[in-house]
Amino acid sequence: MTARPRDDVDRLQGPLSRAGRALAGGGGADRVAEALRDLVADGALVPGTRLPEDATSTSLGVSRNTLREAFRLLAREGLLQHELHRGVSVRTLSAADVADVYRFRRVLEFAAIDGPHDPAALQRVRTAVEEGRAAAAAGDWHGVAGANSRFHSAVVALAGSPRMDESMRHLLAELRLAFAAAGDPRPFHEPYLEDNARLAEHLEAGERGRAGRLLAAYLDRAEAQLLAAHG
Amino acid sequence: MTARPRDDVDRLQGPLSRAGRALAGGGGADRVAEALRDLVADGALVPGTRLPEDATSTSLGVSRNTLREAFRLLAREGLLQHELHRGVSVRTLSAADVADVYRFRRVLEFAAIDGPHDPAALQRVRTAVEEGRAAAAAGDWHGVAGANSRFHSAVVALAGSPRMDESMRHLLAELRLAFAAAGDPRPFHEPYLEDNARLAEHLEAGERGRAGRLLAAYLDRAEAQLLAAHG
DNA sequence: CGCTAGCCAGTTGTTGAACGACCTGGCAAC
DNA sequence: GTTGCCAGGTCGTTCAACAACTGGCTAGCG
Repeated sequence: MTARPRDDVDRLQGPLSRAGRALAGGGGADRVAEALRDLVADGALVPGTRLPEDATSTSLGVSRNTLREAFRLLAREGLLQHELHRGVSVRTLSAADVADVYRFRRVLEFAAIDGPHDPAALQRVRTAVEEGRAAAAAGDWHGVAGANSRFHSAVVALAGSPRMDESMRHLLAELRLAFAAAGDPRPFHEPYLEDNARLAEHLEAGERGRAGRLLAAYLDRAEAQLLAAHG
Repeated sequence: MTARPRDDVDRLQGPLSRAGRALAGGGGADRVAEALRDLVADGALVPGTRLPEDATSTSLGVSRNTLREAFRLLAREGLLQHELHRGVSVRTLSAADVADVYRFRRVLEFAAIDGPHDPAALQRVRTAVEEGRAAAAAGDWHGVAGANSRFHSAVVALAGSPRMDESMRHLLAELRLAFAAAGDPRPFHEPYLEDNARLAEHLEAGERGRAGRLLAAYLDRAEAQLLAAHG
């Protein structure tokens, strides 16, 4: 099932020390957390990977204490799993987790669509659509995934609630975990490029009914697709 | 406006070292966080109070590193404010923060009422009503506040979503901050004891329309009351 | 042969001290 | 009155060390 600990450490040495070089001397707990977040999003850290404090801290070029602070942050976000006296490992999402994330997404996104719309957020919705199209044209499916993430983030931002934005950020971070586990990002994002575009148009036109139906259909399909990959 | 730093430290010495004695030797970052959470909820730590790492760690009887881990957790929860190179202080909620908390509460609680109901959560709704009445009968208004908090926590739990529960926990923690700033908890919780009871009845009877209207009225009034205390 | 108890290596949790970086307030010079 | 500088205090990070805990291995027992 999972590789032996030693193998984990060996396999990690590469991406981690590469990220460590990017951190360039001065540590910074938040920057360490950011680096780990990116590694998870890029799929360099597969769910289930254990991250021994000693090996990880030296690879990243920061002190163990600083790394621990970063671990706490990421554990709070749900990206890492922290077991007492057993260390941290990259979280593995269960099917129930995926379902819960989508349940919450529905609540947040529908609420954002129903309420008054923040114009600035509407602009970012449009921008995300364009970025997604550009990334797709360049064959950058990882970029498409990022644009899709920003798209739905912007949809929630329509509500103008910093706290809802923060929750959505967490949900999307967990989803990146699920996508990383599922492998190739293309089938999970390409089909929805034009759906996003139409959804943006409906939002701009103020046609909330159409927007809602389109969003519901998207969420249902995406969830089913992800759940299938987790079975 | 705020007292001079030295005064803060002196005033803190009491509650903090008392809490430190309760921590009893073995530190534990999570337990430290829990202790600080309680101090904030009890109003022992007024919003705006600064918490110097050195003085606080010695008062609590834990190392500075351990305290810093606890600080990170609480800052994430919004209870403490962390400014770079300026240390942490107990967060002060602005009127906009209070409004945002209630905006999010509406989203979560209405969503929980509308969806399918988890029977176990319904039971906890009932329990919270009883606990609130018992606390009121005993004149324990702080206890009433806690019961009210558990009541609305249970309402959200109807949705059966761990992530929504977690978000609600954060919102309620922030609200405790606002209540602590407002002073006497009685006028903020007593009027709603019977409202909660009726809301519970409506939920049990499956009368979602009535439950929704009652909840909306409650949230509007409570928010206005809290905003008035913050002006 | 199977099983339990206990030991052992490895890892985490916590501590304490140390040093550089940074903010703040006050003083002096212009 | 403003600007610039300086010193005191606090934070951010690192390092080394030890206690506490975990999981697996071994030896002894039935």
